[in-house]
Amino acid sequence: MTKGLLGDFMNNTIADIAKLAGVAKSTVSRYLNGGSVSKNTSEQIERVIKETGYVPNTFAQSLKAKVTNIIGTVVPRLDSFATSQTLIGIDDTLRALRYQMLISNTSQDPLREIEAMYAFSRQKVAGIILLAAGITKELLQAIDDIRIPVLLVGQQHPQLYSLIHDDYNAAYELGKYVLSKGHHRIAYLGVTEQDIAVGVKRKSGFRQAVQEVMDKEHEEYEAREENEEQSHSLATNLVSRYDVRYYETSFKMSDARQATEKILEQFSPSIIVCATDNIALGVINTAYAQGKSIPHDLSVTGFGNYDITAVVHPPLTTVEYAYREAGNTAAESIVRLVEQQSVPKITTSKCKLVPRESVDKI
Amino acid sequence: MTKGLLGDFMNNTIADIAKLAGVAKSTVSRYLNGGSVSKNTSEQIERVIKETGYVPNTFAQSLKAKVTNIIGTVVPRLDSFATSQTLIGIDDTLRALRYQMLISNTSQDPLREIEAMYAFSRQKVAGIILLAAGITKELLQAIDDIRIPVLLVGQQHPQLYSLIHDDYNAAYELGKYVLSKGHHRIAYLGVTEQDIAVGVKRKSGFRQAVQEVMDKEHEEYEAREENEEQSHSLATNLVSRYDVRYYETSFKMSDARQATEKILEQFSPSIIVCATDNIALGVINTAYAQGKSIPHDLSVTGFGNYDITAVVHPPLTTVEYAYREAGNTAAESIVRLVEQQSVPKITTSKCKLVPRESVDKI
DNA sequence: GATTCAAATGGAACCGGTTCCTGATTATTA
DNA sequence: TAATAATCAGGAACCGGTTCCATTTGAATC
Repeated sequence: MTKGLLGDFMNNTIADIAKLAGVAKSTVSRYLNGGSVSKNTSEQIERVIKETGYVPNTFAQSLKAKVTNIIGTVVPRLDSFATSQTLIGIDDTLRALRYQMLISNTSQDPLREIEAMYAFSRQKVAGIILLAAGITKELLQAIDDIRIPVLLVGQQHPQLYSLIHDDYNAAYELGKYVLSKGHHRIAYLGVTEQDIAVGVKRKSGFRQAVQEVMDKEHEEYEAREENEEQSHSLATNLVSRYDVRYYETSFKMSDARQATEKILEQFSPSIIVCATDNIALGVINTAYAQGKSIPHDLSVTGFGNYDITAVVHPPLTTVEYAYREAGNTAAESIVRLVEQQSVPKITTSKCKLVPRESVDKI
Repeated sequence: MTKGLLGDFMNNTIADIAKLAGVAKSTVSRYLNGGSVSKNTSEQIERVIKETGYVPNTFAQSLKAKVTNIIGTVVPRLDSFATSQTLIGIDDTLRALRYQMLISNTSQDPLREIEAMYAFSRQKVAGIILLAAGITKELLQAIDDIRIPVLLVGQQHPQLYSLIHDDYNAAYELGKYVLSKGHHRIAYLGVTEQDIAVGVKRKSGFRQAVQEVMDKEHEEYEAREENEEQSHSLATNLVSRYDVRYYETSFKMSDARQATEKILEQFSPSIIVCATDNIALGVINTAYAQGKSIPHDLSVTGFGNYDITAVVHPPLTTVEYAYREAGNTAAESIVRLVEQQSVPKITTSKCKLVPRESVDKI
């Protein structure tokens, strides 16, 4: 940005450079793109480019190339910890790979999601990373239409490349942990099963953990029973030692609050296991409003390890998702897809249980 | 997206359309851009475009036009409540105005901020919204170089258009409120003065509130003194009824925790007024760690009204910034600038005190 | 019916690159 | 030294739009 070129900053074309260097446009282009140019001319051109601060016009390049080095990222919302962390991960890696990230927010509107896909295709992005809320037929159609590599993050579909979080196992681990703390009256507060990752996988992982523990106790009981030659009827009694009920709410904290009121009214669990941290925060809030102490009167767990969960009182037991790393991986994968390299159909990103103080030992 | 065009989805050019409609390229272009075209030909062209699903190539358009309808937004970080809310506001309004938003994250690196500006200029964005952390000479140079309208958000500078939050008045109101609650031993925990908005304005607004109250009490005292004809020496005693000390930390919660430890060690204030919610959360955390109850043993206030401040325990007294509305306004302003309409050099976005339970009455 | 003027249309140049093709140099090999 | 190959450079076409200019068409005016 020296004085000399301020006047026509970024306004000279390859033709200008060619003229100044005393060569043809094509030679300059070859110089820039690594074709065969003699050492002499190279130096000539290099000097002129340095002097003028010449930068090629992206549009002219893309017009010819028909593709850009831009990766589009479609996100359902911007104001979420998961989204922003993932975006940061994507951005960092794309930058390192010399790609650019373009973000499109859909505000959780499936229609805007579709629009965003077509819009990206019009802009000739090289690939699209889709943090999808759900997968509709129209979305699949759009993905099919645009003929651009697409990587799904956080959801999966047989026809698509995807990166998923290991929700099932995470929920399984969490379930084991909760049960190991001695809880028997358990409320699981989840979300709609339309959301595969959050609604289905977390619930079924948790359910599996409960099932296994129940089965094991049942076996032990039967073994003992055989030894002691007692009546069989007590077996059902043992099973009923556990009372696990499943509830559903939305992702909104306010809905979680209402749901909690209903749960506490109908059922008095020793713990509420929530499908997201946000829901857990709603639960905590309601519990406090009702004068309950956490975890003494009620234990709570979340999912996601949002920043705040460490600083609320009490710190929330939750599951940590490696969002940023997932973003890194997503970026790598989409670039591989764009560059026609092989990518596994499904990549799994690990999760980690974060035990804190919101779960009491009973 | 009917069957017929799936094969060559988005691959026909204006020349194809012209041929199919039996007219010249220029006529189709005129049709698309509102030139004079007869009703007959219009219908002809319209039909063909519908059938083929033709969409103009953005690059070819921009190559000629030399400008896009893209507004670049430079943000210091993605994982902040303020940023995401502002982005949502910007996005909504730009969408309504038929502009597109492009986000560039700088991870609080001033160098990347500069790079982003030049990168945007290369991409021929129509305008740039800059959520700047600070304003360096190099940044000003970049803004000058690129010759593109720039709108500063959250900071101000005599040479630039800017949208600022009313930090000074917000802090002033907060100060009045805190004092009205009877606090005398007050710690103000701020940040570096390099940050004008957060470091300087909030502090000086608060200081002003304290000063005014002190002056007023002083006057009343003097008036009473005159009546009662007491000795003058007590006046200084009156002033010293207030002990307000100013501390500094970073934006990080961990640093805030350390700072709090030091404050509680050296000084035992009845309240800590924090320059951001994040800092306040750090304070709360430390207070709890030391077994203190909030607000009974220590009152705390924040700045920003982050989502979580409503659900932490106790709910935090803070100042609400209209980030989303500010985003809306920013979008409107930058579009006005782009379209060469007049815009005030400085726009102020209002703030609102949100009293909650983290401040005790003494 | 001739004249005038506006609307409608086609043709060509242009935006700023990339790439193919051809011809001129230079280097290598027989 | 002549023949062949490899390197280098220029010219022109092309990517897909927009826009200027010239020409044609049609309606309105006299």
